[in-house]
Amino acid sequence: MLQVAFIKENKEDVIARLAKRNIDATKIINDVIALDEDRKAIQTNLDNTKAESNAISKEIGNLFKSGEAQKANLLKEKTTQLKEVTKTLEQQLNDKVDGLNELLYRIPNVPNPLVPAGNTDEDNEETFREGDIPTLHQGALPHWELAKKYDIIDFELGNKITGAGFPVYKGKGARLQRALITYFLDKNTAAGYTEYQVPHLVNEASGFGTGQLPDKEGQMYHVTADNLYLIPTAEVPATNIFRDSLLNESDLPSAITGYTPCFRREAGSYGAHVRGLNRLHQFDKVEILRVEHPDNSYKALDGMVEHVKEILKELKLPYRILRLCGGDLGFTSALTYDFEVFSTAQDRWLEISSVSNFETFQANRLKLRFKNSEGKNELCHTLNGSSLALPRVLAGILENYQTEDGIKIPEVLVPYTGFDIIS
RNA sequence: GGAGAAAUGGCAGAGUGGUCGAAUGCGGCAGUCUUGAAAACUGUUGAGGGUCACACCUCCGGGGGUUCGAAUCCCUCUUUCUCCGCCA
Repeated sequence: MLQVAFIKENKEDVIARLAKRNIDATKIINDVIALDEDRKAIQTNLDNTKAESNAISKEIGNLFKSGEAQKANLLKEKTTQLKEVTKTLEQQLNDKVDGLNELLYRIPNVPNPLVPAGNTDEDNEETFREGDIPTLHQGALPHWELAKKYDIIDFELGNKITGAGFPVYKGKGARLQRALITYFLDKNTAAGYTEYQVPHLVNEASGFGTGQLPDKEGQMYHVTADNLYLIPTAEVPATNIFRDSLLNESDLPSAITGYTPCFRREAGSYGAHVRGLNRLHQFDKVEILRVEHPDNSYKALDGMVEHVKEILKELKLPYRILRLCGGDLGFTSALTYDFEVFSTAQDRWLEISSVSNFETFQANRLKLRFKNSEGKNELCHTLNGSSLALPRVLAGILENYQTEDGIKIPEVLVPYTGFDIIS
């Protein structure tokens, strides 16, 4: 969430930049500022009342000590009154703070100036494209047909065991998936990311820290018996590693990577676009995450983009990079680049990575700060991205690498798979 | 799951009703000394709100209560440790 001080200091700019998300934030911003003024007035009033009763309490203590009990008892009456006042003011203060937070939770992050205006994914700006789209042989198939033909992914079996959106990977399909995970992790650790294995269930505080709660709980599976949530992305546990921390400037940047399964309810999704591996309830993903000094975060974002590019280049998959427009930008992000791989047999682009700078938006909620060179505590910037989301990469490989003889394995993966063709 | 113990500043660890935002040690920072470093010595060193700056308010795991006054007493939740049970 945004900081009130920041909103106050940059009011017009905040409203102007939020307009890129096609929202008129004028009212809510004004309400925030007004509520904060109220809050401050009540706070001051409360502080003064408390100061008065603290002083009297001290006096009472002294009077008892010097044996003037009668005087002390007289003063007690006064503090009883003050206590009533304190109680009322505290209630008022809580109401204001709750009201203020309620508003703040609803304000999305302020887009970076680079974010193009626009409403839908049609307005996203393509910034880069690489890799040749292969010309497929006669009778080329979409990946779900290939999966069946070579018996490497069984969607029906998943239906039986769990339900739609929980595929079962078999034989070389399973091995290819594992190869990809290991390959991605190797690439990430080679680039300086430290590998972590994090929990796949998180508590409420963690869901809140990264912004899934309180609003977007519908996207997560909730284990009610223990009040835990299955993670929709490794971002949640990995970012919460840093919740409530005060780092030294020398600890920055901190870069971590991790593989986890991801669970998403995807309520309301249906149709051809969710066929096969396109959209699942459970999928695997390797995530990269950075905690950066504010001065360095955009450089770091570019670095992450370059890193993901390198992986796709090595895999020799046709892909493009989009700079998300205001209307498509995630709630918590200031600037996001989406990577899409071309699914040749489906003739459409599939999102396989999303790399974002959240600036201080998450750090504010997480209370993730560092001690700067002046000795002051300052919020860190957080960034994360996928490197990469497995199923759609797999779909891309299956479709783009299919030949009449079978599915070739990208060269860089052969050491990991131990075979070079699925036939 | 059962029984018991505990939770204090970056860390370790005192503190059982008022003078405690909290002794002491370590660590950090600054200085003295030194060609430089180490050692030694001296000083300094939590967070949030508030203020031009002070003042002032809040925070001793979370929440609630008793009291004029709570780190300290009571209730409750969470977590950790020890023992027992179960177990990959």
